Amino acid sequence: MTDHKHPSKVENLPAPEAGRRVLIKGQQTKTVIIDAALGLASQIGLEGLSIGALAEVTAMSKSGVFAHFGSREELQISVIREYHDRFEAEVFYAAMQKPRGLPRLQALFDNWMVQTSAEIDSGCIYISGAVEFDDRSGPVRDALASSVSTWQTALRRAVELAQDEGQLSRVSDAHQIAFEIHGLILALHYEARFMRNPKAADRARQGFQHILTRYAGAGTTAPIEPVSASKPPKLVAVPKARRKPTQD
Amino acid sequence: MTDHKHPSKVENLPAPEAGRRVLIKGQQTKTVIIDAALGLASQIGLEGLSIGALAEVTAMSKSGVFAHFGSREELQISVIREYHDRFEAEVFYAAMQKPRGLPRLQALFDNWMVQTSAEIDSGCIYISGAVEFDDRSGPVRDALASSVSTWQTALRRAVELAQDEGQLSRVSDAHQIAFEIHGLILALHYEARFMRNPKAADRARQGFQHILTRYAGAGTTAPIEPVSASKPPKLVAVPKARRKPTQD
DNA sequence: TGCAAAATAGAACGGTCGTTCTTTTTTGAG
DNA sequence: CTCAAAAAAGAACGACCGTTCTATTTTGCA
Repeated sequence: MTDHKHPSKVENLPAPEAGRRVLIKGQQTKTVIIDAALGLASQIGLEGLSIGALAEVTAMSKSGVFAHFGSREELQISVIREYHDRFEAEVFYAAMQKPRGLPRLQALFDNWMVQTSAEIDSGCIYISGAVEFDDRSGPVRDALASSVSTWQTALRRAVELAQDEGQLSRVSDAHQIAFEIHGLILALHYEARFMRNPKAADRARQGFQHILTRYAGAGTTAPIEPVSASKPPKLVAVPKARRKPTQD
Repeated sequence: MTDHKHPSKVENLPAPEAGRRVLIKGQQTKTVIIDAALGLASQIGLEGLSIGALAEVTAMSKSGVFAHFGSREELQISVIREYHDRFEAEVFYAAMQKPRGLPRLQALFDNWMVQTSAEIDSGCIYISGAVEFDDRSGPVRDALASSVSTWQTALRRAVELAQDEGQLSRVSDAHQIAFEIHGLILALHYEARFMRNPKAADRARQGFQHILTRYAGAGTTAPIEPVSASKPPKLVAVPKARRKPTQD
């Protein structure tokens, strides 16, 4: 997780020479605006997000809001970055404390469900955004696809770790398993939000259990496997290492 | 399938007394407009559909287009109805000639894949529309939800028939199985259209086979039958019959 | 407190939107 | 061909959009 380098978007802060103009007022306001924008975008989508509506919600002038971003696209990208950070914290990092393998994968799925649609309103902009930008191009689509790709890689990695532990078989590769899990989340979002089916969450959970059952241990070797030492480090890679821990 | 009665929308035609003003010019034009509108909406969504753009595509004036519908909402609903009819013909009816049970279910899935995203552009408005209208209300959302609900019922019925035949077990109810199948289609749409993953179709097909395998005949009879995978769908002529058969 | 820089407000722009109203063109049965 | 009805065009509306430009206010170090 945690790809795509956004330097906190504090554009060229005037060098940390002592405390000169640190934490300026504008940054706080910008945070407030982005918060409100994310709330709006979660309901009506990134495309439905308008500067006028945002100004009204934050009790500011249109130009006052606008000045913080310079363009609508930059505003949308800021929202995507904010969502990325929250998703990372609440879905990914929150699950990292579970032991690798099935417990962690289960935690990822549970957190994902909550983040995506289990809550009353506010959908997932990884889902709504995909529909809105699927035949467009440009920086907004790129930012969105990049965040989604990062998350998918993290999910797939969690599946691979479960395979390494012998808790998931290798009859299907991790890509395939992640694809099927993703489908459950999408169906949950569809059924819960659009069809207003109150049983959607249960169906998704049950579907996840079915996947675990089908791919249960019977992988390549014995389902048990001495978990102790061994286990090659796998190609975790990403020496990118901008602080932030990689998944094992 | 084939719920929601739309009386062909030939509003109160002046009674079939002899041939008086039959098949008026306006109806042909309206058909052309709806065709173009469906094409547009498949790319940019029902909400992105604008009368101005539609007028340009059809080489008409805005007011000329508008007059056929009376409101943008009515235009959107007309598009949904048209999509419903095509979906019914190309996905549902086309699969009805297969014998009930797994062959028919497989045909439904194959046709669904094609209709939904296997083609180059043009996504599925049952998917994009769900995202666009999931927290709205009104006649457009209702029309969309009604069509989707009709299709989901048909799909579930096909699953039940396969259970009746003993080709699918009853360890899960048909709702659950249909939910998981729906997830595969949604993941296909997401991966193929947004992530531009060329392997998406294969992943969806494989996921479907996994579902069939997991629920294989354990219910009542033998789990035989290898089930041919991924045949190009047949696109049969489809008797547009005004009489609409129910699924067996 | 002074004062430049930063932050915000205000007004206006060109553009597109859905819709209404009026006028012109086209249709098609008599 | 006639002529009323149907269909289509044209122009204009108010509203909202993103954006630009110019004031005005607020901030925060000296």
